[in-house]
Amino acid sequence: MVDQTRALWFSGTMSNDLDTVFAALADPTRRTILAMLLEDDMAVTDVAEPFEMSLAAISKHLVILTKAGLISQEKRGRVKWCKLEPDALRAASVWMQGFGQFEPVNLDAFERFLEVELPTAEE
Amino acid sequence: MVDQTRALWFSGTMSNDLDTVFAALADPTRRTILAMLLEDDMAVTDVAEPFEMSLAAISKHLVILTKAGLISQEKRGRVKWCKLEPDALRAASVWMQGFGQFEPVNLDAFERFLEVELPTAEE
DNA sequence: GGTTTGGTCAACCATTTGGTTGAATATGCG
DNA sequence: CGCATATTCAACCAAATGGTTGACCAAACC
Repeated sequence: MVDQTRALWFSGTMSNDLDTVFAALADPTRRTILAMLLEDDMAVTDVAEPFEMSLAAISKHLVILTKAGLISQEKRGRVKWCKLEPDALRAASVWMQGFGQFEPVNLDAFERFLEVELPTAEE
Repeated sequence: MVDQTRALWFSGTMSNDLDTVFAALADPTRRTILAMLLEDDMAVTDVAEPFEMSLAAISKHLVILTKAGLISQEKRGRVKWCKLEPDALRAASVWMQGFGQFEPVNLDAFERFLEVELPTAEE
């Protein structure tokens, strides 16, 4: 008999967070937003600009990202700034690492990889 | 102005895979199943046993996990065996690592990632 | 004060998701 | 053969998701 208790605990404990984090990450628009915020904090309007959908739609996406803890929003004046909160990915990352022996990745190489491959991605 | 091109490329390229993988991981039942398979391969019926839902429901979950590449299913006789495929987590894991400088650096994992060349949707 | 700008809210809509049940299809067993 | 076992299929359902539009509110500008 397999030790399912451990398995169930494993997936059960941090379920709430993982649900919302993974669900947030499952949408390409939201992943793109996160990637944009990697560069710098942005106002909601500026986040919305490159997308071909309404501001309201983006606003909803930002709510979802906020609830998942993946970004934070701070209102200064009438503009609301969005800031990446990469720590929110940690639990999910750890959970995933439980499955593979693939260790963390070389960030510098990854950056270089992005720079090099970039130009082909024009649309 | 921020270099959004790169950000958009970043989130755009492996979108198809990441969509299905993250969506698959967003459900606690499916995460539990993956954790169970960490222990050993299992028949569909045995996977379903600890859950309080129909076999058909579990069968659907297994289809979703299979389409995400997170498990494989092989039919031997009349029983279909489910096997964890942790490699499918790699792209998602790498994507996430792009955000947090969580951990020290390991070049090997990244090299392997590059060599694998992302699956070109077999359908 | 009146008008633009930044952003959300509310109502609505189509599609997807996660579940059910009952019938159907294999495969194995005596 | 006839029956039990393993699994999927099909139809259905409720709820969640991702988008729209138009009204709304708050801050900034002249």
